[in-house]
Amino acid sequence: MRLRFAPSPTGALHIGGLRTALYNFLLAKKHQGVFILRIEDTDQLRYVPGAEEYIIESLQWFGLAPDEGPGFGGGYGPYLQSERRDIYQQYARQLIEKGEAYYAFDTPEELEIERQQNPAFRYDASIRRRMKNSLSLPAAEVQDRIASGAPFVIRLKVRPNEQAVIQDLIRGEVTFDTNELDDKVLIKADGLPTYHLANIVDDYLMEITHVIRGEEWLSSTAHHVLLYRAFGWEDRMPQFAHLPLILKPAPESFLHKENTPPLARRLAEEFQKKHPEEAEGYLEKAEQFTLQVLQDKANIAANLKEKDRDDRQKAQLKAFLRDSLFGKLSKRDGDRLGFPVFPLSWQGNGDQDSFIGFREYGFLPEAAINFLALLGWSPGTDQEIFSMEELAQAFSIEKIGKSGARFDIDKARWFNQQYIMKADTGYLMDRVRPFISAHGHHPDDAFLRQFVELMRERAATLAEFWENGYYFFEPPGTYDDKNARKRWDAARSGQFAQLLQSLAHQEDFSAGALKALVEGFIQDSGLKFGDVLPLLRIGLAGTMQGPAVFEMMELLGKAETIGRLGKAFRLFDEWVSQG
RNA sequence: GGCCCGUUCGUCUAGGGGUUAGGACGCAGGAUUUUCAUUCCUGAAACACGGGUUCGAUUCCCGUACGGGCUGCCA
Repeated sequence: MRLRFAPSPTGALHIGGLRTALYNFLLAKKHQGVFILRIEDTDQLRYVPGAEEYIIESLQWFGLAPDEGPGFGGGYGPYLQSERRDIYQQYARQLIEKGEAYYAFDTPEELEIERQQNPAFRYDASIRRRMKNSLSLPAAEVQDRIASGAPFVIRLKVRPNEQAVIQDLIRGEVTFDTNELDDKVLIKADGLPTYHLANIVDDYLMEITHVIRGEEWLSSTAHHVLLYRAFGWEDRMPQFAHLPLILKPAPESFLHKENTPPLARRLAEEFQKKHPEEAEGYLEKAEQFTLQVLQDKANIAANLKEKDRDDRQKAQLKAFLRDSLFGKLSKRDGDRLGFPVFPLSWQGNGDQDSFIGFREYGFLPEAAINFLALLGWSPGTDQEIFSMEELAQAFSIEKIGKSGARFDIDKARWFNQQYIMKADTGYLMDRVRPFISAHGHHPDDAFLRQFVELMRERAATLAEFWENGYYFFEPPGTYDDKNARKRWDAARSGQFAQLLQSLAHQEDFSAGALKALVEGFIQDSGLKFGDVLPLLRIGLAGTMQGPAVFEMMELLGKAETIGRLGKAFRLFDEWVSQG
């Protein structure tokens, strides 16, 4: 069994692509097969430097290292399509000789005009005789054109009145009528192949047995079947499995009172950027309308649907909003909604093309994999937590769902929290450390270990170790003054000064000893636990939330504890005296 | 517009001709906890609609609606 993941290096690999890679990987592992990475870089215009490295780094971070691929060895290379140019040329000529393909000289401009005149324009058997190609032109002219170096493409000659049948492992039998299919370009004017040719030739040459890819390929699979037929390779055709797409989250799931206005603003700005001519001086109105639509959560789709014949701007805006709010998950979504849709952060040209990744957001790779695996696939049991090995064991194509799955960041965070709670402490320390050092703190192992133990049940992401526990490294920046004021007065001030005294005399600063000490204080002073602990907590951490107070004191140490409490009590005194 | 695919709680899903339609996230309530979190318990919450087929349909078939994909010398 040989499976491949074949991304094209046109930018950061997004989470849908990563899931495709995962499913290919899992099936390969389950059957002791081979997982291949092939880079489909046949579009020179869309090629993005660094994207290939990004893809490889992403796969490695997630533990999906290929068995064969660029830089990974393998006997079926090269694995970069740009280095296989001559191979595709050779196979394209073979098709021409067999009468299954032909040269075409129509320029992109000419085709554009055709499409404008007739939106349903299709380069197929019914019209190819009136176009400029080796089927319609005299042989001598065709020779001349090619000899003179005139640009040309090679097109597949699709025969009318046939059927292209796909036996899809997920969708069952899907049939296409060749009368609906156009004569796809196989070789572009620049001499490089299109996806369709390169894909078929490579899958054949690399002896791929199963093609697991996104549903966006289902339609073109008809052409791929035709290509296998044209080459006479039908018996070697791989099995296809077309995955449902990952969709944007449901709007009502991420729309809250606080984030709706900024989102409306953002969308309006994006609209303006995208349609400068339409949106000229329209920003305010666009924002207003967008906000209005977003606030009526239940009817967003309906409100965007009505047609506005006489209001062109509004119609455009609606179309834009529809695209932005529904459909498949896209690059921009992460930015708009504040969660990652890429494995790793990506630095493109400027903010517009830079995105935060799962890794930098603070996900553990195992958690992200687990989440992704279950987005569109189900083991058929109630088990939710799976190691990679368990996934490979349990995985099967039959259990992949048929409908698109919406991305759910809350569920992803829950998985991450589960993994953080059960992770090996040393492993977790290594993963947390960068998130602490990013803020200029470099704790020793003993300190970090205790910190991680105290915070691991209180952090859903690695970043939250810092966000929710920064006060272990530096004094609190703000204090929950509302709660402090409620519990502080002149009498309390005196009592706590005494407590500070005994703390200063305390030798043993372990949590247990501190607990005993404070309990003694509570007894002597006649106060209750609830009168004392919250104040200590706020004094130490600034907030009412966090690990047990005595554990906190132990980790902070005597000097820091006393220093912070002294400072906080003076602050409380000020507040109370000011009223 | 044309072609293709899909539709079970808000979300991810299990199930499948006769079930109290199961689980998970999230949400609400409760217990434990000095707080928060964890853990545990409880609750609200779904078979898109209309026709068939059938003794019986959420499950099979057909339509409609809705959603999605494709419709490039992009992948």
